[in-house]
Amino acid sequence: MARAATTTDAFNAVAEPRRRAILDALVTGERPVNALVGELGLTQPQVSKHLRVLREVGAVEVRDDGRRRLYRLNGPALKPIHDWVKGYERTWTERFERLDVVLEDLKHQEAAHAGDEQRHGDGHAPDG
Amino acid sequence: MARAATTTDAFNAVAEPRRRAILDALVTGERPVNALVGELGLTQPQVSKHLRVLREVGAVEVRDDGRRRLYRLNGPALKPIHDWVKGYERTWTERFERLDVVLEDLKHQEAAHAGDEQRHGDGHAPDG
DNA sequence: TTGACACATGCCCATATAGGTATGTAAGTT
DNA sequence: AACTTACATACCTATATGGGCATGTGTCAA
Repeated sequence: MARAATTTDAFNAVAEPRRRAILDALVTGERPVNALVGELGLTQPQVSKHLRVLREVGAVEVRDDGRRRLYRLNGPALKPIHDWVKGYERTWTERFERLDVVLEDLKHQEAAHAGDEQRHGDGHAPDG
Repeated sequence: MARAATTTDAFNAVAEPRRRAILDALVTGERPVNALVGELGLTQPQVSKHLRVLREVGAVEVRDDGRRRLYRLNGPALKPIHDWVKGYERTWTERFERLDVVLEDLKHQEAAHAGDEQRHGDGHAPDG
């Protein structure tokens, strides 16, 4: 089986750096394809294709304006991603960095002597 | 050109639902491969392969324990994703839902009558 | 040593990709 | 109508994927 289609969901859609760049560019406001082509230094077909993917997952919406097509961001489509990663936020903001290790430690300490937490310095990675 | 490798970065790695499921399972604590196999209902090779990808992007770390290999979560690897989507958070939490439209409106209002900012609760589109 | 157990990999393959290039379509201009 | 501008698509291709299945490697048990 091949990888899931990029249009499967927002996760797959934004896995592409250029697609994220396009969304980032649209944060400022709606824009015609040509503007994105210039700003991102991509070819027109490239931008159109990426926009199509983003459109299929609902990350952007279009609006016709003469012979131009104004694309605008539709943030809510990215909420699932935010909701998911949010669950891992504390992993780097709090001292939860070694949650499992800490839990293991607690278990051992509890079993050994319930009241002496002097040993910690296990080889922990030097920053991430 | 094909799609970027799944091991390119966290974005590509977590585009796979099963990979996210694995990470979610590891939030509780480190676990041997077999446990994940049972919890997620996947085959052993599947889990091993997914874990490899997650390992290559730093989302998980391994620890040998006899003939088992205990995998544990390494949240910080997901920070880039969080940092990125965070920029879109207001898109659905605030009344920014129609940012561009609002901006357009403001421009028109500014042109019409410049001086009346009493009404805020602009009707959020009842669309879907 | 032999065997069971826990994982990691190798191999095969159908599938979807992303880029390049060319072309199709619609709208504005002269 | 002819031409240009602004996009969208079609077609082609190398590449990486993820699943199934078999097998290799290292560890504990008998």
